[in-house]
Amino acid sequence: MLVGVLTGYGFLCYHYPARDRKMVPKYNPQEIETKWQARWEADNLYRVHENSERTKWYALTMFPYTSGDLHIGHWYAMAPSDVHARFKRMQGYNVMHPMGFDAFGLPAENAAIREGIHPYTWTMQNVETMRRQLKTMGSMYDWSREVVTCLPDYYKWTQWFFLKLYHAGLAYRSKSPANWCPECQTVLANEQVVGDGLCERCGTPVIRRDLEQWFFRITRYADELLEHSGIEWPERVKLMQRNWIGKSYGVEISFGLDYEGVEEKEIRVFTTRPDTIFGVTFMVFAPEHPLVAKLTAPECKEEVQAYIERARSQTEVERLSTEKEKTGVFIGSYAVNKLNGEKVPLWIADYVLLSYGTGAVMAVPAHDQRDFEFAHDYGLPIRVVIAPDGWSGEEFTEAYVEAGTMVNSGQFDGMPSEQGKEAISDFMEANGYGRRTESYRLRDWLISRQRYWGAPIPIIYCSNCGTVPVPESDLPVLLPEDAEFKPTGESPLKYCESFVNTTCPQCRGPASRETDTMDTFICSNWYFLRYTSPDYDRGPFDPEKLAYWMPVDQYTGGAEHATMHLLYARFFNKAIRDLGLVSFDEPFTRLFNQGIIVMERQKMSKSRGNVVNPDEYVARLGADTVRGYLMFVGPWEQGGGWDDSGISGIWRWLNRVWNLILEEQRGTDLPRMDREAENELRHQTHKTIRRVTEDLEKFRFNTMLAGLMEFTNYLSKLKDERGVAGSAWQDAVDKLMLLLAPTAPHMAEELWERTGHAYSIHNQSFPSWDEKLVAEEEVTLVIQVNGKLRDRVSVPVSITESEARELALSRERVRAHIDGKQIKNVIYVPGRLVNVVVG
RNA sequence: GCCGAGGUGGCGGAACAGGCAGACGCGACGGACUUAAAAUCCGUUGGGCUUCGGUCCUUGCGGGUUCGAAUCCCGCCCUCGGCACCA
Repeated sequence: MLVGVLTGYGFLCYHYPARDRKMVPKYNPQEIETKWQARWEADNLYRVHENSERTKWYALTMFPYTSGDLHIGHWYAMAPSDVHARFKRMQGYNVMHPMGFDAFGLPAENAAIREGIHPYTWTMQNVETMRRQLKTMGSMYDWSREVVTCLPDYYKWTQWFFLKLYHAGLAYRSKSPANWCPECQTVLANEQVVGDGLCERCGTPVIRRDLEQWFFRITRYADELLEHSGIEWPERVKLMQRNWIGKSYGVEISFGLDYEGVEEKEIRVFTTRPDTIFGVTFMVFAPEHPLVAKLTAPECKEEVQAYIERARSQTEVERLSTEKEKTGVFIGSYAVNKLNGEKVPLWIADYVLLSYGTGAVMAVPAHDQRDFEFAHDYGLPIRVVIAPDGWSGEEFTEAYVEAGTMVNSGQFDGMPSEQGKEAISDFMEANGYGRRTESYRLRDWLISRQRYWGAPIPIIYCSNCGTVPVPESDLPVLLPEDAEFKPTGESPLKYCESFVNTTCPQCRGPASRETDTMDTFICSNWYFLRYTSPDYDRGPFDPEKLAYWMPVDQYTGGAEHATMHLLYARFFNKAIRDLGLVSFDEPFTRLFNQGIIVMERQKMSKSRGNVVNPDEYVARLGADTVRGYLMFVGPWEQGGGWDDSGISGIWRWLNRVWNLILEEQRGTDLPRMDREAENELRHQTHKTIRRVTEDLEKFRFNTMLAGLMEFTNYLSKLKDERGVAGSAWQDAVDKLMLLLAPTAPHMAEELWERTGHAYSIHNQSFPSWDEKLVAEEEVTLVIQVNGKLRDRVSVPVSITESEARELALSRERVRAHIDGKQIKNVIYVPGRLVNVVVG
């Protein structure tokens, strides 16, 4: 698949320009990149410290998972963000641009099972490789701040945060049906179940299992998480988060119950359509609903039990399928609709979810498609209570879910249903039949994983004291080194006696440790806080340094994290804010989502086996070319299919820049640059500075490079025609190097040195432009006849409307189209065009 | 099904407060250099017709608004991403 440039054109061949050019040393990226990377590292050029004299800029790129090697997709995420960070640095900001590794996770453990290598060894070897690869990119990462989440120095504080949340009542343990991946042998959060109920990691259909699990109470922050004001995030991501949280407004309605031996005297249901209350003809419980057992009539027991069993054994794929026929059974009892005193039969059906609302619904088949299908299949009555416009009593063939006029609804008949919603809600609240409430799609975050390679949950179970948190002073709870990795995939911690057996911190009696570890998304909740003071040992971070750097000014990463990492991290930030640990409401002020580089229509990943390794490109063409190419292929937010056929374009361009700047002169006996040519050169230079600056601000790297290429082409032509003498030329070349510095940091540094400037170009200011020099003196006036282009003419910007009209009408090419016709109108757009309308 | 983004030359893509469609680059073709190839440099390159002056067509498809539409409106088709019994 690596076509073209990798298959043996001789890029390493010497080439000297044709004609009578002076020889210049060839551009040798391998040599200069190694040289400058070593120099920058030796000089700690990119090391940053808190500095009150400069405005801080925290440029963060999502850290990679330690899969083993970096692919083009990683570079696509990291190279452009580095360019942006470098640009900010040259603009005078005190830029922190750190890098680290998301190092806990299942693949390490799978490697342990498969290859007998310890997850720690596997992970740290990968960190080595990836760090080395990252360094070849020539990024301005401050490596002294590196964070690796699987090291005890780090996960100690992950555990510490867990305890903080636990004490604040934000971490709790509960038994509930969980998504279980039989392949990975662990539970998954809702966010990690993709498609039609498949495990995000391995694609295995997920099944449901009742397990004791640890949760973080993210739902407590649902409302605040819906609020994105004050952060500059892409609409797309904010929308995804809003949809994921899924807040809806409605009424919780009480239905009457009266059964001997049943304590509960009501069933509560949530509905967003109180206006349809008179259309309720039955009620449906989720099969797992705790009231079902109590309310099932003796004669229905067997059938109900069988149905529940069947529902439980289904995989999520089967259960979630919307094409599936709806099934359910009558449980033999009734509830009372308090508004009209009607008895409605109670059913169970697996289309009702236990985890949403109250786990039971009032069924209004006429006005809800699911209820309609169910009623249709089981012969239950369908009563119209919202009449569509022009309805004359005919039967529905599908549910009518829009607004309409209320009918069959007692005293509310004739009311528009939108108004009826409010009227019925008021009526129910006044009579104690219900109350207005909100419901959320968002569930609490399931954080326990039945795996070894994660931060152990710092909890001890004691037969006397119950659930006891590990005291802070005993942290970290270290992963045992002698755990056994069994091919069955069961958690090694469970069977590791040296780990499990412990003493209770309270009573000193024998006790056992929690063997679940934390979801790796907890590690990534706070890694960016750690970067501010990675060696701090009295807390997860040094509060003063944190106060200087946080929040993150610019975060970049993939949109696939919209409802996972990006939502979790916001929640976590708000939780620790309420604990007084941080003072800001949002961790990431600005977010930019780059697109994904796909290969054979799929995202690159080691597990899919479709990765493209950048190392070979770097070895042949240098990092600067690879960086440039990734930015040039299209808008960063768009991503796209990987195709290396255009990379030679960047290589050739960088070579042209190299030669342009280092060649003394081309040809002889050139006419010298005159005043006019110099003015034009300054004009072009400043126009380019503006364009490049504006594009960099907005992450429009592809057009920024196009602008630099155009400038290069212009300079090259000018050099051929007018020579290189004069201060305007020197200035243009200096500016070109500076503009190039973020994109091609090695080449720019080398050219900077070779042209006699002082080290380092990366400590220079980014050029600024002079509006006066950018202003055009002449513009091209477009002349149309009936909207069709007929002529264009260069005119001074100062041209008046009447001059422009007169000019347009006098042009030869225009006259050919208007002679003999009547001029009906002449449109003039200042400085742009004249459109002559003839009839 | 719902929500979001998008459809422009052979290819990646420029140009959207409505005003020169195709910047920049790749590829292709022709030329220079070379024993030759590669590399490099110079030119041409959306399509049709052309008396070589031009001229007509062209931004997924069909309508519309406008002096003027890739851009705005209406109706379709397709691609990608998210959600999908959330009551």
